[in-house]
Amino acid sequence: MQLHVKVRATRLNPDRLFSQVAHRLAVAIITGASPAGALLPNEDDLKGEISVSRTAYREAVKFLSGKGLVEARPKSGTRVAPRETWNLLDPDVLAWHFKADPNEKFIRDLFELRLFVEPSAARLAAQRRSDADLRRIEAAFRGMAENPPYAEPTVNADLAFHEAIFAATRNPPLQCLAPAVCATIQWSLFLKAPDDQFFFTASLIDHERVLDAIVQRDGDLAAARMSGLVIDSLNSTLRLLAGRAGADAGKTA
Amino acid sequence: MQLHVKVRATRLNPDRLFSQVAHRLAVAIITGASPAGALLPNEDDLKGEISVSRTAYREAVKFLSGKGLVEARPKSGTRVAPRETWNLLDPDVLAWHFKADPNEKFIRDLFELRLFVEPSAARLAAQRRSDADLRRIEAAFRGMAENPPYAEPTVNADLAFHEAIFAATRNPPLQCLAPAVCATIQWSLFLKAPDDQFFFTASLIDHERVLDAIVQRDGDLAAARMSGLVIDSLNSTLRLLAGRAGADAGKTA
DNA sequence: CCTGTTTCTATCGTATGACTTTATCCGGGA
DNA sequence: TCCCGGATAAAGTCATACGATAGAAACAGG
Repeated sequence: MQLHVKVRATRLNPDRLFSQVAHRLAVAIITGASPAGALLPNEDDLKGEISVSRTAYREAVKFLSGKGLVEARPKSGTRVAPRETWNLLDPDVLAWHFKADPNEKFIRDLFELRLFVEPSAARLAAQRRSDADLRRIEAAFRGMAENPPYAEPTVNADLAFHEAIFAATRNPPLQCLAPAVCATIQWSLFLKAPDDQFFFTASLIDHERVLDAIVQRDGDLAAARMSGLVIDSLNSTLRLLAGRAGADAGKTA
Repeated sequence: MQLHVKVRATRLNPDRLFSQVAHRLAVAIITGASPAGALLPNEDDLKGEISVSRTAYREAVKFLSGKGLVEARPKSGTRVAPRETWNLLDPDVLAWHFKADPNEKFIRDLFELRLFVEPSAARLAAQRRSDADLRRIEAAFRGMAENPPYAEPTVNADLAFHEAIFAATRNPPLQCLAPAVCATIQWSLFLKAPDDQFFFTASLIDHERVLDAIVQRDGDLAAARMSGLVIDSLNSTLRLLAGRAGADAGKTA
């Protein structure tokens, strides 16, 4: 599952050394390879484990501690923080989750969040959108419709569609949820990609209906249609997850 | 406005040097003293500006870059990132905002977010709560009822009430919004503190009604009542903000 | 034998200086 | 005008040293 989630994680140059270290540690933490409370490699030992200087290692730890993944205390060492303190909505943390092949529960939880947030966002977007906002949303929709299903430009257009709606809400804190939503969408599209056009055309219609409501500035309608969109997406995703689980079980049996 | 928001910002030892530096930089960024695109002091010059070693300074910058506040690039320098990339829902970023006396728009946006999220959270809590969850929520409510209005234990109990509801949803990503909600509440309570008991008793009744719905496991009722609670809280907060703005205008005039 | 205190030590925190890498700027040449 | 390449400035990385602190172990007293 080496999906490269490109959803605007920190534009942190990925070939920086400390960045790679942070990534390695983060994935180990999130997969559970380093369970909560586990000590990270001692700052001095790491010559053997990963050959990197203390400086780079410490900066990686600082980066992760800002996201609540680790806690460093003098003498007792740097430990993996309990999951409750992780900032699961942080774009990087989310990206690492998807890199680690998230379980079904996590996907369901994220869709649940989408279901709470996106309809409301669509309502606000319908009420508050400027003409420029609308153009952006329409352009994204065209990008979805005019490109081959599940191709990269199509996926990007889908993400842009949802992000543009968040942008139109004019509510910056709310907009901070866009990365979480987009990561969820990207993951579900990745699952659906191998499939036929069935899901795609259904989804396209859902999107068009939302767009239409926003054009009309009808907030309630936009919210209702966005609910439908999210629910449809969740259902098809769950169906695929179930199929995959069955296939995996069959493989291992 | 030196409100000390204690809502579980990172348990980062506040007397660590790099932590102080991060704090100073963050507040300067969030207040707008360092506008987007502004260069942070050069890593070599800072001997003069703040007397701190490059190491500590760099770790502070890494910490902030993880929250999207700054972007560092070789040659061009470390710059304040545009606001769209800030992780406004990060507990630390939120705490810094409140330290910098947030404007009314920001408060409204946060309440809007509460209004989208908390009723849904209350619905889930009513449906999924364990007995332990319920005990926790009830204990928090008692803490609100049995302590003097706007005293510290009362405020903490209020925060605990809302946090316990999020915990009962069993949805970790959703729970990540709890700090944002709590910070908002804390700020609004801080505003109300000087006032009489009027708001407090009204709020207490709102909370009791929510609790009652959760006891009954009635999701729709819990959601509706939580909506009422948030709206009441928003209205009283806005009234106080308006009053304060008027008072300020009067002072400066 | 248990408990409280002291000392010891491992580990993080901070400082410093040197060197490397990278991106921008600028000037020369096609 | 455009492209290329070197100069350059800033961040990135490394090695080393020392300070501070919280556990652990040793020790003293009951």
